[in-house]
Amino acid sequence: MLIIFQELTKNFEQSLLASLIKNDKKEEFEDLRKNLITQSSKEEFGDYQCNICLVLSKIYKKNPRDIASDFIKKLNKNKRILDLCKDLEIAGPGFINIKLKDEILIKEIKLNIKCPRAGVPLSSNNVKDRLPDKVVVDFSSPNIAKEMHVGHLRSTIIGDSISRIFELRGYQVLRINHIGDWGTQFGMLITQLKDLYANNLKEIDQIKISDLVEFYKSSKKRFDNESEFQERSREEVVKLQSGNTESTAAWNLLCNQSRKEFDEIYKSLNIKIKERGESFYNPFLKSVIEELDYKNLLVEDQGAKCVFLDGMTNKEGKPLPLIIQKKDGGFNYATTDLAAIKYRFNKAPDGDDASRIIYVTDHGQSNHFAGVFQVAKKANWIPENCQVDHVPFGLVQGIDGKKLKTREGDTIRLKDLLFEAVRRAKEDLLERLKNENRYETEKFILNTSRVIGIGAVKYADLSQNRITNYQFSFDKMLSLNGNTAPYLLYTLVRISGINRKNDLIDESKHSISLNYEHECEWRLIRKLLKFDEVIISIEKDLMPNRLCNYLFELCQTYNRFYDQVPILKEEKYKKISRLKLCDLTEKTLKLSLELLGIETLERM
RNA sequence: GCGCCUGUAGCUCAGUGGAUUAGAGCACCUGACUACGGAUCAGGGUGUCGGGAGUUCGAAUCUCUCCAGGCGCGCCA
Repeated sequence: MLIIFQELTKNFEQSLLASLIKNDKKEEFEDLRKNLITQSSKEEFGDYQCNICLVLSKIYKKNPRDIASDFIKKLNKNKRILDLCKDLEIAGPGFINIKLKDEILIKEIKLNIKCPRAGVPLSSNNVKDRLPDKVVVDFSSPNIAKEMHVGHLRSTIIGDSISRIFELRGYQVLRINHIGDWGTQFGMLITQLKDLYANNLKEIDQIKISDLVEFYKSSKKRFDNESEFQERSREEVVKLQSGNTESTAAWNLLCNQSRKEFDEIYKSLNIKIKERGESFYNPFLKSVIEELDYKNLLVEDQGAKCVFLDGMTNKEGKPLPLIIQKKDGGFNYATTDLAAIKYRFNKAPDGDDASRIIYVTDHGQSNHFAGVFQVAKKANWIPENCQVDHVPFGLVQGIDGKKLKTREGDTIRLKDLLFEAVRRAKEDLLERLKNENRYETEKFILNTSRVIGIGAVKYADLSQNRITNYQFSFDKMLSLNGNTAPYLLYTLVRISGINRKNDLIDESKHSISLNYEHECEWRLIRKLLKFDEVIISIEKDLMPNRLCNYLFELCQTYNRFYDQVPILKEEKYKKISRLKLCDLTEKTLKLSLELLGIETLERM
């Protein structure tokens, strides 16, 4: 309904401008046109509302209801408004309620039935003869030689969903896995590797990732306790950075081992992402320093090269530096992140030519990104009309409200967590089959529990406002009622059930007239037509939980419709009208779940 | 100490400056199956929106301040 909303806004703006000119207040227009029309705060008020008359009453020093009445008179002379609106009504102190005509809503429904994106428009930059804008989404980002844990789960799921939403809108999306494949920790890892495998680098092909995690711990322990080991580790970093063949081979082995494990997780989560780790930016680090120095932003402090940040202080109240080059000459993550910003905004072939970069990391890195973005702005590395966003998210907590850990106090491995979700989903399913005396094949059982288990984990995470900490509970996410993945999936199963039993031949090719009278039908129609506005709001604010809220409301609205309105038993034309609503609900649901990265089922 | 974030019903949370009544879900109680999958639907009631002040015609929402909690704070990422 976005197009109608825009058209209404345009026509209201014309009337507003005319009114302002008449009252000699034209200069207020730019301010007042913002949010001129909004969605109704409550369903019973209509489709949209306009609150401008209360603001005008202060400017004109007149009664707001009188202003509203004049405003409506003017609008009623506008042919387009008359075409779209059933009536314009003054309410309360001077609000204008806008109710759209039934035939306009039906027309929109018909358009959405035909539209593969269920009414979501392509972004305005999507024009012929030009590539659409490119958005870089930087998410997931596990570290080499460490196993993925729940912390990576949120980044991965949220980043994937944001990527899918931009893809639907027609942007070019570059999903980047900025994995931790470089840095000082490799000194100790490679040194340990060499100690244990006595320079025979071929043997370590046999190492499995769980060994590698132990291996990380043991080398960290040695690094912390043995000064001789520490010294050799530092030398190893230098060797690696200078491209020593043996060190590079060891590094590659470590990376490949980890990569296998990551890919397994991404496969089970159905995540597509391009690996481009920190090491990718190594050739560009030097020029970051040089350019900052050239622009007089670089300050040497205690041997390190820094840029001091505005508005941020350290424990002593002194300005906080962003360290770009350590006193030993090494680079750190700020350097890499700056090089990455430069590269991503640069034109091809030496860059990605992005127009927006989105970072999905935990909230703990907010300060870091604020610093990096500030320096990038100072250095003029963020081009005009381009945008960087940090999308922070809170901790994953256990049911006790503390950071999620195993009973032994260890970090929970993502692999184990996903396995457990699927295992519980299967247990529930088997129990249900038994109670209902149903028989299903092993293949059905495996697939259904996989879709429900993984879907539940994803949905539980995405349906929360990402800013707040999130309480992880298998029982809640797998619950069959409430705002959960199983409830949504069940709604789809009900629609599939109708389609299976429907013996009416599809006559959609003929132009049929749709007719609605029941309150539940109109509620469903209005809910279906809000889909595009939800997607647009997520594109702006990067809050996938709004899609989940919408989906849950859509399912509730559909289930009421399903409960109170017979479909298959009706006479032909009513039946067709109602089946069309089922079709569009199904399409919107499937598309939305796809945007959340959740698979769907016909039966469950 | 400083910075960022959070504080809304018993619990978990939505809430995009606007309408006498601030919304969901869970949990609890009562109804509705000769049905298109009842994994559903209908009804039932809770709130000093952490406290205080300010801006405004109007504040859960914006500003300030205080309180509580989380995270971060110089060469790890």
